[in-house]
Amino acid sequence: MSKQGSPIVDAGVDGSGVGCCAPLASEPLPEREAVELAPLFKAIADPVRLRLLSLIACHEGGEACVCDLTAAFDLTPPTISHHLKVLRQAGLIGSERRGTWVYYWVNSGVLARMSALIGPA
Amino acid sequence: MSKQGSPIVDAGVDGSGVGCCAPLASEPLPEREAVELAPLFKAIADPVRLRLLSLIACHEGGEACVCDLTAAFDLTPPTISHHLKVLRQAGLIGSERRGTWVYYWVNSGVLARMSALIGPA
DNA sequence: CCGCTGTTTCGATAATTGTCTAATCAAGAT
DNA sequence: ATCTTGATTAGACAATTATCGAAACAGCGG
Repeated sequence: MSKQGSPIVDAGVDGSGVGCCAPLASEPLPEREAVELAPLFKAIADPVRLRLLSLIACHEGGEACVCDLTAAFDLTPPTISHHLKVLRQAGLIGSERRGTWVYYWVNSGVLARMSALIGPA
Repeated sequence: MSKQGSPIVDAGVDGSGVGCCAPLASEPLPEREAVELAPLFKAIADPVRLRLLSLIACHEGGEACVCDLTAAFDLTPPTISHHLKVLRQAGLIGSERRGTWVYYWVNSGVLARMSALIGPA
């Protein structure tokens, strides 16, 4: 599958996959929205993935290569790769191969929308 | 267990269970914090629980009784009760029995802290 | 006291998930 | 071409979870 040139993409990309939503406390969240949003929170509902997200976001240039990330955990590369895939498929991060290494960055728009949903109205 | 008088409590209550944390993007999230935070996101990483939270938050007086909540879903009472328990054990909601009915409310401080963590630095 | 209604607990089952090892793919270097 | 290093995919397994039906618990009104 997806075998073209550049950015490897799974979900909203620019973040537009989730178009929505008044803050939780302002009106009852419709089922359809809930079904779309829950997977986003599920994606960050893991200690490893929270740390990955943070590591990527803090890394200089806003990008980190997998080798940087793997080194920070006591887990095998396939496991890290699995977690990165979960984050990417949720649309929270993007990735691109440049030569030998694969770089990841955070789609901060998606995180911002999640924050606004649960945050103070 | 826990059989006393009033508010049924499992976690932070006032929200102080999670004391922490600079925004994700400002510095790498330490493992310890990640381990504490992940369950909070896991608690809301479910369409039913997201809607429950929203329904409770929107309900007049900031409180809702279980019968109000059960009616909004196509699920059995035990299942709703299970999801409420998950939210309560995470510290996201509180509950109290008053006569025949049990009322639930949202601990908005906890949600606010989660929002600040993933939100714009 | 007895039954009624609202809520939770118990026990079971099917589905999901985190992790690993082994194997595969991609890009460079010899 | 072949080898080496970085990264992902495939397959397996243990642990967790969402859901249900049945049973138990808690108040209230006869």
